Amino acid sequence: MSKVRVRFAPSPTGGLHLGGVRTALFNYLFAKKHGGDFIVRIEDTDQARFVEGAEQYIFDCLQWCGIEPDESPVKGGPHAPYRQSERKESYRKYAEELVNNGFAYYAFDTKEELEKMREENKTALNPSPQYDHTVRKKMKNSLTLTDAEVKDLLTKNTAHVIRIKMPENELISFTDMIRGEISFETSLVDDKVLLKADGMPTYHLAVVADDHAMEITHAFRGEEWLPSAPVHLMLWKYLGWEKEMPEWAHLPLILGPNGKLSKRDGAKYGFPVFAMNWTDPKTNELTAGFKEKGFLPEAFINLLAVLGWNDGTAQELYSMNELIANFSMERIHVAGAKFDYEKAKWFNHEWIKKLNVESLRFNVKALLQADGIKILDEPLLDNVIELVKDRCTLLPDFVQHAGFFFKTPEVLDIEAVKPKWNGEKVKFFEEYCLLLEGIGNWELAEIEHNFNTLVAVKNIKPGELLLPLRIMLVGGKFGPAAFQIAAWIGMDETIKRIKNGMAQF
RNA sequence: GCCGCGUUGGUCAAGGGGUUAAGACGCCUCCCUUUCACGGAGGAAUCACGGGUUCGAAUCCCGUACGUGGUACCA
Repeated sequence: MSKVRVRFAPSPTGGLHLGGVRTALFNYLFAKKHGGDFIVRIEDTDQARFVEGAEQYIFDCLQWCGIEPDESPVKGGPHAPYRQSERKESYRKYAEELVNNGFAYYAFDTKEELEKMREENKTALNPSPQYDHTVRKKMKNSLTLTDAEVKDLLTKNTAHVIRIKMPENELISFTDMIRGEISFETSLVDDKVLLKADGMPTYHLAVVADDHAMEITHAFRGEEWLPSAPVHLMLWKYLGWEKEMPEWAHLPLILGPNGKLSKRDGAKYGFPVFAMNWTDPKTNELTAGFKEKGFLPEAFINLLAVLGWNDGTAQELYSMNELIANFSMERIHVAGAKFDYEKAKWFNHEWIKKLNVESLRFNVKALLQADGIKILDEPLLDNVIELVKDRCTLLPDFVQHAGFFFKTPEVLDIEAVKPKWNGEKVKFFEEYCLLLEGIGNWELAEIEHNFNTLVAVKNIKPGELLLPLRIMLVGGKFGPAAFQIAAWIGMDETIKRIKNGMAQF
């Protein structure tokens, strides 16, 4: 087998949803597993839907995920250019070659004529008639027109497309790496447009031409492409490249809570659907991304990888390298998988627990600073991260669980204390403050010891006092051991927070 | 409508003729923890339906239902 070369071919129409990233990931994993190349090329032939900025966004997302292309429009490579719009000329050549060999034809039908055809052939049983072998004999194309007429129309630059001429009665089949043998009746497939009136290719011509030009050995894409596979198969054959045709695999769909996952599901159900935030420049509509929501890229690719794939063991947590080592196309599921945000969060939680302080520090610090917290004591930050990471599911959770180590809580959960607050407790804390001030060596054991001694003297249940102390120190009913917090924030700050709390209760 | 692809707990899933039908998320109970988590122990919950084939079917075959994708000069 020649060197493995796979490609991810997104179209820059805005946003990179879960399915898109997973397709890129699976392509990447397969390439790396086999020591091959991962190529990213841009399908930007649909000018009507092209969205400014989307291409850069795609690269940003891939980079965040750690999916680095070996060849791309940005990086270049031996098969440049990697933008379809820059390869325009070659497509026309192939399309005309197909016409000359009788595998395709010029079609001059106007939009109105096509609509008319569809309208006339439309029945209750067949709501969307195709431009296929049953109607092509009645349309305005190089099959029905004389050579002279065709030549005349062409020289006058009459708007036209080139359509593939699907065989009338053939059974065409191929082996999908995931699904096994799949076959289609060619008579049921329509004469797809290959070259549009603006000279740009459709996806059908472009994938085949580009996969061939870029020497792609394995073509993996979403399941939504399965129905057009026969067109691509015929093209490989008609262009005389049958022997070089890549192996195919059609990846299962990722579904939302109700049917296929749409970007609106995010807003509707409260979870991100894109890798990174995407603001549509046309509508200004923002679709939330996993990155901004506080997901780690490690967790994101992990959860995506096991959505529709597993290695047959009970393992669920994989690093990128482990994924590469264990990945296999054959173990991808055939059925679509419903995306479960709860499980997605679990993956992130696991990865936060798994990652060391060095890997977390940058993100946590940025989050705290964004919240107006100044980090003056870096070693303390590291200790705090280690101490609280078990209770953080999403990165922003660190603001709640680490913030109070650096900043006096602004709002206290007064209601949790007030009902049982009394003079006895006030007295206790006043005396406790005095004791704290006398501690020469400010450390956990001393702080706790003084507390326990005083509690015993006053004959109050420790729990009655521990909760108020906690609220004073952190603001709410959460966080690590209260005395640990006191030890780290220092004597002055501890006493300050106790007094501040007493004033509010 | 037609064509393609699917269907194991609520979700992700292992298993592919004989299993008490793994495991994970979520949910519930308990333990640990003078908070919240982490951790630990347990629990409820599944082979879409109907026919075959077979001594035996979640597993193989055929139907049906349901889901999903396609049916564009979008990808």
